[in-house]
Amino acid sequence: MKSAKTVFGQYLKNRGMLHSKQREEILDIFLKTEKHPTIDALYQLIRKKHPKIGLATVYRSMRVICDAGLAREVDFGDGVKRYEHEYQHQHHDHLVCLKCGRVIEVLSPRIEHLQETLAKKHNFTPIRHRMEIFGTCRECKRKEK
Amino acid sequence: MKSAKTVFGQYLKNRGMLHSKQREEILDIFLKTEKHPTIDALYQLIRKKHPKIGLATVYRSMRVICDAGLAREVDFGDGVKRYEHEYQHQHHDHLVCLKCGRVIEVLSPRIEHLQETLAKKHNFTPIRHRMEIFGTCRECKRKEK
DNA sequence: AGATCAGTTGACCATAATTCTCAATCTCAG
DNA sequence: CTGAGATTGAGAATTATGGTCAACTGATCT
Repeated sequence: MKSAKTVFGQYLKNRGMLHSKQREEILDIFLKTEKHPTIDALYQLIRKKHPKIGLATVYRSMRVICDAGLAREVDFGDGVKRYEHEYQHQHHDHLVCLKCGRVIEVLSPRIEHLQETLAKKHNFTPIRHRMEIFGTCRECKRKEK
Repeated sequence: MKSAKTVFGQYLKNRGMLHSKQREEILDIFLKTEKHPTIDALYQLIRKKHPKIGLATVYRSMRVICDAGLAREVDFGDGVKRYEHEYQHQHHDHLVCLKCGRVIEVLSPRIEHLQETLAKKHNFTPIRHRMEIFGTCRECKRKEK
């Protein structure tokens, strides 16, 4: 199985794009994250090591990283783009806590299958999909009492 | 069954809010729409009849209309808020065509039920949820060939 | 009906996320 | 090593949305 970095390198080469230090570094930082960082969160992390890298470059690089199939944009309804790992990660859905912002990733093969069926019924060719449940997580519910 | 306007009137009264002409007119225009208008689309419609009504009022009124349970915010991933009818409309999901922008509303009680189960399994209290499948609709697929 | 007062509006400004511009810089094939 | 072409950094531009505040309006009371 090829590493994420190898995939990225090949993607760039195939497209005649350059393998810049910035892209390499931004990919590195992103791969080390485990949650759903925003552009700004990534930018802050990157700044510590490479204060010269600009915000616009982070935006541009994350787009390339998404196009290469290594990241996926997600949106939890708060008006900010977030990113999560896409390479070697199964598709999953999210339970988003409206109190604390915690995000629980959940797998549901049965829902996935029903979605396929639903699309087929309407002659619709699915490319990607998303499902989020917004509510209150266990911890926040306990605190309320 | 109470009409949407009646519900709105009662909501305003219960909260000590005023029943202004602007709110009435914006609700009227919204109720006549059938798709998923953006704020700007609604503003353009409203302007024709009431050129005095400002954009900020449309934003503010749509929030009130949502709070009153008559509309719901939706997001199709293009960075703009849209609104759809909520009163006397079942919850449904969306098939969003990435080529032509068409949105097909679909019902799936089985998916709804699995979502409930999923939330319960994680001790998560659901408040609302959304599911969108992005892809190519029948018409756009036909054109491709 | 007229006075009153809190809620609302319109016009404009503020903000935040994201993208664009462009001169300077870097990457890489030859 | 060099040149052509891609990329970057800095800051301006854009877009959607929300905030401010003086002027205005709707509902209530008399």
